[in-house]
Amino acid sequence: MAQTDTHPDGPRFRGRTTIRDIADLAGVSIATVSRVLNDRPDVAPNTRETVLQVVRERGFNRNRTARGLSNGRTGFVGLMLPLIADAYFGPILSGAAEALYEADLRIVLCPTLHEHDREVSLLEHLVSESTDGAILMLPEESEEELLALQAQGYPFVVVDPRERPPDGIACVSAMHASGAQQATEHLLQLGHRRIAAIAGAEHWYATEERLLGFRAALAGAGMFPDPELIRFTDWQVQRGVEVADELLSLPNPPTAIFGFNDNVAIGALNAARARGLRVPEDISIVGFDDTAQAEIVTPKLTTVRQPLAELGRTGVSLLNRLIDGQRLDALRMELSTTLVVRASTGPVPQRGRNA
Amino acid sequence: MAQTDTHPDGPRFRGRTTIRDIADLAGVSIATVSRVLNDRPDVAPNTRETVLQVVRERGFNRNRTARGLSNGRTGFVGLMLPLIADAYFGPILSGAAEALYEADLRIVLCPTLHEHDREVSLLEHLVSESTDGAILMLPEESEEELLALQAQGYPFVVVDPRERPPDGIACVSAMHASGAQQATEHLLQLGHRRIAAIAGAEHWYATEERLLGFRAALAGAGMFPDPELIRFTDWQVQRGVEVADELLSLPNPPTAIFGFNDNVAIGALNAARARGLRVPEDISIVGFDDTAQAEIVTPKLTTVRQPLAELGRTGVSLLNRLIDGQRLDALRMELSTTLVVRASTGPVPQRGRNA
DNA sequence: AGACTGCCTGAAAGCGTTTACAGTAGAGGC
DNA sequence: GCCTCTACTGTAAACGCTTTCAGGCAGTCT
Repeated sequence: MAQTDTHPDGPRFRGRTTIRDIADLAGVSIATVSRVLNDRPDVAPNTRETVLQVVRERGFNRNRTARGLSNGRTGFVGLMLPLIADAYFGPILSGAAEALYEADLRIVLCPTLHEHDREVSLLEHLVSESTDGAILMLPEESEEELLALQAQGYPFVVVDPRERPPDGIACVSAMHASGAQQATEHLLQLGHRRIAAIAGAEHWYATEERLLGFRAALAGAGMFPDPELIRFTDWQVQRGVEVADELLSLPNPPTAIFGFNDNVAIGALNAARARGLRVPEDISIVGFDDTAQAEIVTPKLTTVRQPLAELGRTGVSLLNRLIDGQRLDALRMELSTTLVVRASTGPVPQRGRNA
Repeated sequence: MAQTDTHPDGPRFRGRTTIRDIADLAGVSIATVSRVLNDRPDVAPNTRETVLQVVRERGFNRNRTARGLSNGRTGFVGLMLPLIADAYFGPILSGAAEALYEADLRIVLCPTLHEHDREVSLLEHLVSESTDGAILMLPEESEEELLALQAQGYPFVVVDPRERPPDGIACVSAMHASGAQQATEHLLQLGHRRIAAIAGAEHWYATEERLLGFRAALAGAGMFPDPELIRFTDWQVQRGVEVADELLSLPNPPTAIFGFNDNVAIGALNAARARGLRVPEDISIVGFDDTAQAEIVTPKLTTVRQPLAELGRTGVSLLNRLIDGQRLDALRMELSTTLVVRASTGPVPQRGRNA
């Protein structure tokens, strides 16, 4: 009816309802409909109501693509991460995805498989293609590359930086040092004095910070760490097993091991078990991250909880602000970590353990 | 130079390079540039080369959004799944994401958190908003809802259907029955005769099919399953523990347990250990799925491997064909499963186990 | 009464592509 | 030398929305 009236070319059935159809039905111009839809203040209440009425009736939804073309924003955000199916990155991704969905942004998912080249090319894609910005998780990019990217004016946020993050780049991480300190103090309180650290990869930000916290806790108890008891790894279970094995073979082995992530802690668990040691009776083990695996292994792992999903969400909220052109005051955010005590830690064994 | 020549309004610095800039630089019309970019045959070789030259020089990339507006396709595909950070869905998502990236499609990630309402509303969003199609993993949707969606002409593929998939709907799953049969035969070969099944949720497609395979294997050995030894669960670890505990408390307990996913198998592992039973010496346990957890628990879990990533990839390739308007011959695809023997299964204990 | 002010509204110009259609130039046929 | 045909190229109209700009119309102030 109104349709054919206003459109001499007959009823318009060319695909989906458009803003023009709504305008016709409501007897206003498309500009007005657009204004209503964008919650602009300069529309008469009556008009607004009429338009909304029609919109509801027809179940109208604006075309995202057209919107994007018109207002310059694409509504898409790149999400670069090493792996999707991963106990550590999964929850971060999940948090980010949720927040992006709420912010009405869509995702361009880019798994890099830890390959620097692939990451660089993906990143170029993201920039040159139409994304409004990106979240980079544990990026391989060097400080220079990141700064160069920023110089281009492309908005991005680093979540869980690999290296100590350069000034001026928006960055979200967990309180590594504080978490490590809590974990270590927990062991100290249980009476442990010979505490080993199975650290992550050398020079990584997370490794260095956690080491800092580890040392701080020891210092607080008036102790210096035995260099022999600190070992670096690639964060993987296998290396955890190997390194733990070395540690337990020492003439004066540790009574507790602090793994800098759950992987290596689980490795240590396995190594201890392989030697017939009981956990936590003979040796205590702490992890870091609190991934789903910590709950699955036996005994359940005492570990430092990183708010992984929250890291993702926070990253998104920073990115949103960057995209909106707000210059941020706090470019660096650190989320708190908490110790989760489970079953892999206990009082130091009285004496005469059989190494 | 060429820029200011052709544009009296001064050098154009309004954002990114457009097809028009390329046209000016190459001294042709935008239509020609578009033709070159789309590999249309009706362009003179010289012209084509000139344009490509300029495109390369400027590192030009067409604006996706504008393209979408113009040609009707959005280049976006919905990915609906219960959970992102999950040992089971993670790998499927990962495979799908990879395939989508290769097909130059972008993702709209929709975690439903297993909530039917949320799923319905997300799905409406996907359809009414601009996605070209969707992959639905383990959808909550009923058969009717799915058929209705299809009747709307919206292209979608179901990956890992919850219920027996209706005819006419594109659908990818694993060979549940065959996998279950292999697992059961493995136990039979080890001499087990009292084999319990900790099944998944009743009426689920996966549960029914696996049950089929389980029974088939027993039948092959001339046995009927003892109904007492088949229990349904919600697929979660906790229920696995409880149910396994019940089974192990029976007057005549099983010597082997087949968990219909890794979760319940791990639950059984824990339940057995809690009773002081050794795995696999006192009792054998098999899982299903081969998630990352199967490698982490002690002992490592013998389990049926589902090609999870491949499920995702296959789903995408089906969807691509649907979007291209090809009517598919094989709407239903089943990917093969294989038994992975690890350390949680062994020969049946000789006699006189202490239940 | 006339000028002004604010509030609403509509027309129209983009946004960057694709593509239908129209046009041109050169080649070949007569 | 003219016509037709082919091969290529350009013009311009979408695609569906946002937003600027220019009114129109009441009401207000002098």
